[in-house]
Amino acid sequence: MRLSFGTVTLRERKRERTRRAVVDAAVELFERDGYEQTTVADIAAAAEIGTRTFFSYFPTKEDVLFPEGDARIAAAVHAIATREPDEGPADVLLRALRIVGADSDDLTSRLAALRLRFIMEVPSVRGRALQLQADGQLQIATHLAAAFPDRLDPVTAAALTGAFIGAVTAALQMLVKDGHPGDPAELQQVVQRATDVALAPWSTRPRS
Amino acid sequence: MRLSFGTVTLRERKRERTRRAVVDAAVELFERDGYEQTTVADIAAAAEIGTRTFFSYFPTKEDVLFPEGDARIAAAVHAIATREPDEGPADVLLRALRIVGADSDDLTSRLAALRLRFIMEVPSVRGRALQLQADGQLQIATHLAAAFPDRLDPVTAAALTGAFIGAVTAALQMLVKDGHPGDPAELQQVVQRATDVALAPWSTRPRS
DNA sequence: GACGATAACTGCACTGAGTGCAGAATTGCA
DNA sequence: TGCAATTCTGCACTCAGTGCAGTTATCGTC
Repeated sequence: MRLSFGTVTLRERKRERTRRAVVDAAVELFERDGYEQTTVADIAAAAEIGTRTFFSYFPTKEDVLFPEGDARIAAAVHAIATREPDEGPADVLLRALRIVGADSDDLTSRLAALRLRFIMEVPSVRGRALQLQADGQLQIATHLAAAFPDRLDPVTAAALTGAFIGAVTAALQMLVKDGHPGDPAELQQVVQRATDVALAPWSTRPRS
Repeated sequence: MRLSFGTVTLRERKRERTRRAVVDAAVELFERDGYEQTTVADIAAAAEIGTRTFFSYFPTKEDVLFPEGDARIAAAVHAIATREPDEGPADVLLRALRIVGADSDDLTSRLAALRLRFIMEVPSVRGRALQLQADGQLQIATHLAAAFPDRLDPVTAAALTGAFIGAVTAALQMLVKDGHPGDPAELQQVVQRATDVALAPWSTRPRS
């Protein structure tokens, strides 16, 4: 058992490399042919692995679009863990949102764009995304309740987290539904409005 | 084109009867063998229709568990439409929740119990449920914005609706996750707490 | 009550996702 | 170098879902 952080053994490095190759191949094919038209066999062939092997890297075809797993959730949990003494639950959630919104989509932007597109277009992808979101919410709520044991029981923490994420998600959903492309400025403003709606009674610090 | 409300022609009545038979057969088999172990062919056979015909009644296997379609959403939309002059957006949402929570699960309780169970156990069912919820949210938000044109733009309405439904959903999810059966009293209390969290700054009437 | 039009039902053949298994290949470690 | 553990892969299989074409049942009309 290794303690160090990075992948070390040859096996693990090779596996990680292959995993990336699978994602890259999938992105390429999805962009070219679309989600439904691309079969798992196509992706496997492009990544030079057997079709059967694909399923040892990703449990389903949809999961190729979410290769980071719960990285965003981990970031949010970290934001909760490293809270300042004067931060309330709402402040922590806002900071977590800012962190998560900032980092995740730079190098990965092709994947992110594809993901957003298929979340809107393909039911099974949409379903998977919502499922991951719901699971993440619950995890965040659990950690939030643990971080504020005197102020939040688990159910209230879940309600707060659900209100927060639900507001942001629904606002963005409404925005893109009305044929809106990704205008960063307005996007920021919409998120601001949504968090205001959800967290107004909880904020203990001046709005940034 | 008929104007009357009920199903009239022989064709339509027969189709509705068969549809019910499919749902009943599915409930029976799902209860006995579980979701995954029951195939669409099994359900079709039990309902005495061809396997192919099943898919002319329900687009997917999961949809048998949601045969009412958007009845709950329609009820919520109706609650919005019939609002009192002194009701604000939050009051309307609360009333809609009360109506929706009250009516839907009486005769259908076997189906409802099965649905809840599979939403927790079966990923594809969970995904479908979340998808239907998200779509419903958006519809409710749209109607809410239309009902309060001077107070709510569509995006803010979506944020409000998302916060409200997100809070309730997440709170209930947390509750059932901790091995909680359906205790009506505590359930009511949890919903109360969740709505308080989400709607506190919006309520224009005293809490009931 | 018969008749053409229309809608529904059904079997057949097919695609594609996902699984279980068993053998081959590769890597870790002594 | 050699043995153990892991990974890769093909094969055969199940099941959801689709397209098509032929049959059957219902509708509205005369």
